[in-house]
Amino acid sequence: MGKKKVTIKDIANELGITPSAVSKALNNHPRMSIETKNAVLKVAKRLNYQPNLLASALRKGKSNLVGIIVPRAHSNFFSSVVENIEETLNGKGYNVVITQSNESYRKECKNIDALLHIQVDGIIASLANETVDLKYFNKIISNGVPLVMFDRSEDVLKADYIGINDYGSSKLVVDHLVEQGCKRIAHIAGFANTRIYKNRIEGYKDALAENGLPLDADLLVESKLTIKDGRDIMEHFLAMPERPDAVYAAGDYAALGALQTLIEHGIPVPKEMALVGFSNEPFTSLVAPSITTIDQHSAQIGKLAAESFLKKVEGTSEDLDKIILEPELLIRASSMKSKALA
Amino acid sequence: MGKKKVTIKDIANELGITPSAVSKALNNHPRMSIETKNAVLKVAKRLNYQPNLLASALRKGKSNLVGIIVPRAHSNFFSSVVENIEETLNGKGYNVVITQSNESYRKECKNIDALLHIQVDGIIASLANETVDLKYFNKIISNGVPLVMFDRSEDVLKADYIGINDYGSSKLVVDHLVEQGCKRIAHIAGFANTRIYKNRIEGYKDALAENGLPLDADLLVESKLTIKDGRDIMEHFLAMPERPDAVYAAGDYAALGALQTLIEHGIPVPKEMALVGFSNEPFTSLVAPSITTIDQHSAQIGKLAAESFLKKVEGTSEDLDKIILEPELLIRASSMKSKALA
DNA sequence: TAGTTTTGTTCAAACGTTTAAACAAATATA
DNA sequence: TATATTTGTTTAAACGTTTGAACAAAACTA
Repeated sequence: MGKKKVTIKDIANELGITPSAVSKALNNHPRMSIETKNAVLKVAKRLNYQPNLLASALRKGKSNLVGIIVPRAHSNFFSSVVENIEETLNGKGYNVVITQSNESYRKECKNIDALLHIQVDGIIASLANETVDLKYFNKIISNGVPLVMFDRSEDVLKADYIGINDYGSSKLVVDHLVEQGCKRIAHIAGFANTRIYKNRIEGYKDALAENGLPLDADLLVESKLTIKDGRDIMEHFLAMPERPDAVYAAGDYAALGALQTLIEHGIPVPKEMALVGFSNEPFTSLVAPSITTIDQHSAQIGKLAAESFLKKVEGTSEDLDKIILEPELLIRASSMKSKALA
Repeated sequence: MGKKKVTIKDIANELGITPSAVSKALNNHPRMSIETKNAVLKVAKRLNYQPNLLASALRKGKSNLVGIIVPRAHSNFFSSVVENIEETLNGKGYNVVITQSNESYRKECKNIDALLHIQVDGIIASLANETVDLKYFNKIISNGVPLVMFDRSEDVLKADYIGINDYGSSKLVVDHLVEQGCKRIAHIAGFANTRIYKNRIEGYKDALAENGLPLDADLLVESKLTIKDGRDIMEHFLAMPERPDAVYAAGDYAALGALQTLIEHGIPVPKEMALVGFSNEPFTSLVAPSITTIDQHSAQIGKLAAESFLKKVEGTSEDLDKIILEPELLIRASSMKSKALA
């Protein structure tokens, strides 16, 4: 049961050398002879030696733990990002502590404190919807802990950033809908105080203008992008004397809600109303009709975020990364009015 | 930038006492005078002292980290369990390291090694689908690390267990379908080598017998319960000369695939074919028709799992917990043939 | 061959905390 | 008043590793 842990001291005794020699051998110190190194490695393996990371962390002032803060772990986008961060960092000897803010500012602050408390070597995070005050994130930075943001962040934050071109996404969507013959394109937006949603709104407005379409303020509604928001806002659109002929939602859940309402009203999609979502949640390809959406390259975002962290912690690079990936429009049934594309 | 960390030594110097006095004051040692305790607390607050958990962990041989292994973080069931474990344990001063096996045995083993390596104080896990060899889980136990399993586990494992009554779930489902007038009830099952799926199969068989229905071996198909499995197996059922009039899938994703196929074939649900899933994934209430399913009390499972761990680590209880919750049948449109229930 | 450099190892302190044992002072017991 | 107990604190070692400095031996240099 309570088997005594094997330490470098045990290895040292076994070989008649000192613990520090063992430590240096294990860490491949240039001054140690190759014979000692091999002997140590052999005994270590035989005794099934497991280094005590706590001790090493304490001495080196480095925990080899990286904290992650995501708004929700069960969103496909975030879980995929996390999975790839994990993958990349595990390969480099780091372990990952995942926390969720549940979109709550309070929880986010608590998470930050908890991560700083356990002395993570860095934090990779995406902002909660609620968050406007960045003082806790600045606290991370002022504590000297490397911070990498992804997807949701703010420009004022002096941190690495990995995200997609949200402005460009909206252009892709609107151009596609115009191409399908839509003339009155509505936007179920996120709240404009979040940078990414603001950018999507700007992209939407500019794309309308570029396509010679008027901007109708009634067709632009901000919300939390939940399913219920999608339903309510769609009901609101349907009650209009002059309905939109396309709806672009800044989130897939809102798009799903909108779709349900359309189906309940017996409105043919995309014939009478085309629909586009955002994020490529798995259900978008599963519902009928399948929902056109934007893919955000979650896997790549995860990898790049991890790599940005590694660059900082290994001191390869001092200056801040700012990586913007180009989004991909996945055209599916909900917006495919011309069959030509099929 | 690199602000020097405040240690108990600093507090000690400030007050002209020794570090050990400070430590004892902070840990509320009975022998320390109330005056010293207050003085220490005051200075600690003023200097913004943050205890070094690594040092404390090293000395106490306790990391205050708990490892979690889930098959997939983005399943609603698992993410909800995890959220509640986190909540419960954070309140007790523990932090949580979440890892995913992605249903892979290899990844699961790697995760176990990683968690043992960082010296977690305990592990809370649910088996990957692939896993049949439990040697890595036994390794956890033989390392003296408390292990709590939930949902998916095996009886031979000497660990705490929290789950639902899978056998009883099937009975609930079959009884309900019989009540709705179904006579040929098929089961899209999980692989019987996993205990929970075997139990669901047994419950299905026994419930048929109890209701005086024959067991048709063709109507019982094992699979990985993916969307594609659901589609393929439903196609197979539809091709039968004597089709089933109800399908009970042991997972919601398989149920969703089955539903899509039914809709594509224009078969009215539940009129010609009733459908029941398992797990209460959010989409089951969102699709049309909404899918009847089993709720597994994920929040409670998470809480109970955390509490089982705490009991072990605090030494309150030596013997193993085995907690089986009763499932809840959520009756929705996909199985509601009699409108009486509405 | 005396002096310098290199090589392989040991020494000792450090990381920040906890804790059993020791101790002096204050308080209680007889 | 002498002795035992309690109280509040200090001393010192420990947790397991890392690392700069020290050192002796071996290998070069001139």
